[in-house]
Amino acid sequence: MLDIKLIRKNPEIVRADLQKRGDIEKIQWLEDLIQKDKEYRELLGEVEKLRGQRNTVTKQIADAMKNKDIQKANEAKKAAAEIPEKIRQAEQKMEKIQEKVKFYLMRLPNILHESVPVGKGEEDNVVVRTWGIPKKKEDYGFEMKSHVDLLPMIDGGNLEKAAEVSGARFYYLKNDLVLLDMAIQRMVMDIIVKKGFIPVYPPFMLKKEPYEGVTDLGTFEEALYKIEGEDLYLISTSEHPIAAMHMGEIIEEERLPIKYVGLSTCFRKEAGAHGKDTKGIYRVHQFNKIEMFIFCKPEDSWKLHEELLKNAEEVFQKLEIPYRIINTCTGEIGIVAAKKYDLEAWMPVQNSYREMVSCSNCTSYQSIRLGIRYGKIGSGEKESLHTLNSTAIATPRAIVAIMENHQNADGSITIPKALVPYFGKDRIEPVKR
RNA sequence: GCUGGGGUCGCCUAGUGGCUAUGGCGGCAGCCUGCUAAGCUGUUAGGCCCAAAAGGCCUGCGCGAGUUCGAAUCUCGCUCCCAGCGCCA
Repeated sequence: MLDIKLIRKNPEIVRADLQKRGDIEKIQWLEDLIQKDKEYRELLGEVEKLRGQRNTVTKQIADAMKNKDIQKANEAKKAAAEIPEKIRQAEQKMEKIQEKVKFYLMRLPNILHESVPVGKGEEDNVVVRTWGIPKKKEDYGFEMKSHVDLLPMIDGGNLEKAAEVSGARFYYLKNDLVLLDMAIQRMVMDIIVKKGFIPVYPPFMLKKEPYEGVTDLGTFEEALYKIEGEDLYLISTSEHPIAAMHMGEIIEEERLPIKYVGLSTCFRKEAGAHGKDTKGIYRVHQFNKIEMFIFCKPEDSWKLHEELLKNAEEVFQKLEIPYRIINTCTGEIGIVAAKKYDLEAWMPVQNSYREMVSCSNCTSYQSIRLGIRYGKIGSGEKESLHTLNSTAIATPRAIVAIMENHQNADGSITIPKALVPYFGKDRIEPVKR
C-alpha cells in the first residue's frame, strides 16, 4: 500500500498517477481518503486528550491512596467514573473512520514508474526488444503439432484422466516429461544460484495476514485456494511466502540487497480465465515455478529490476526459445507493481508470443504493508525497502515452449544443448505403438 | 491432538493492579584521551499536534476481547516457540 504520509504531503503525486491510469473512480476515493484521514486525525486528537485526562485523574487517585487520603481518593474516583464511557464513544467514532481509511489504502494502486506506457489492454503494451528468430509453421517443412497432440505421441501424460479425477486444468505428467520438468528446475536453479541468489523452499501455505501484505484483494477471489476450517491459503507463487519471510523486521542496511530464488509448486484457481487456454498444460491449477525475489534499498531497485529481467532472458536463451520483452501498460499492470516487464515466448503452432515470465518492481508497496524496513538498527532512521520479483521459469509453460519450438517431423523433441547434461539425453523419442 | 512452561526495545533481562517499564550488550551521536584501546554523557518502538524547530501529548510488554477510575501484571479466546506424550512420511 501507499505511505499515508505521501498522501498527506504530496497528494498531487498520487492524483497524477491515477490520472495516468485513467482510474476516475479511485481519484474520487483519493479525495475521500484525504478527507477521512483529516477527520481521523481530528478524532485521534480528541481521543488522546480524553486519555490524557484519564491518566491525570488516575495519577491523582494513586497519589491520594499513597498518602492515605481516602476522601480525596474517593472524590477523584467519582470524577474519573464517566471518563471511560466518553473515551469508548470517541474511540468508536475514530475506529469507524480508520476502517474507511484502511479500505482505501488497501485498494489504491502503487505509484507507477514514468516509463510505464499508458494504455487500456494488451495491444497497448510496448515491445522493448526481441531475441531469436521466431520460426513460422511453414519454416519447419512438416505438419506441426501442438503440445496437446504431441503429448500422447511421447506418452508424456494423461489429461483426460486428470480431468476425470481432479477436474479441468489438472494433468498427469509421465515418463520423460517428468524428468524434463526436473531437469529444467535444476538447470535454472544452477544459473540463478550462481548469481548469488539464496535458494529457498518456502511453505506452500500462508495465513491470511501475511497474504494480505503481499497481494491485492482480488487475488483472494480469483486465484487462491483456501484450506477449509483453517486460516491458510495455498500459495499461488513462491513470491508470496518469500516476501513474507521478513515480515515485521528491520533489516540492517549492510545486508541489502538480499536475493532469493524460491522453488515451489503454485496453486491457482484461474477463476478469471474461463474459456482461455482450456487445452493442454499452458494454463493449469498447479505447476512448479522458480521465482527470483529481491529486497533492496530504494535507490538500487531500478537497476536490479533490469538485472532480474536479464536473468530471466538468459534462461530462455539457454532453452533456445525465441522471445520478446514487453513493458506492460497501465491498463494491464495491476495495483502492486510500479513497473512490470513480461517475457513472452514464441509459440510457432499458435503463431504468437505467449507469456512466460513476469518481472516486477513493487517498490515499497509490499514492504509498507508487511512492515519491512531497513536502516541502522538502533538508530532513528528507518525506511521501507523495495521488493522485486521475477519468474525464472514456470515448468509447464517451459515444457510447452520446448515441445512446440523444438519438435521434429517424427514427433520427437530435441532437447536444448544446455539442458542435455541435466536431462541425460538430447531427444525425447516418440513411443512405438 | 493432549499436558506443562514460555513470548517485555535489534539481542539478553527485571518487573504479582497505581511511582516515568528495569538493567546489560550491541548500534548511533558527542565529549575526553598520543597511539587498533579505555572512559564519560546522551541516544536507540510507533503515532498525533506544529510550516519547521523547540516543545507537548497519546499508544506500545505475542494478537484480540473483557474486568477496573487505572492492566506488562487479573480473566477469556487465539497464535507462535520450547519440553514431554500420542500420531506420522
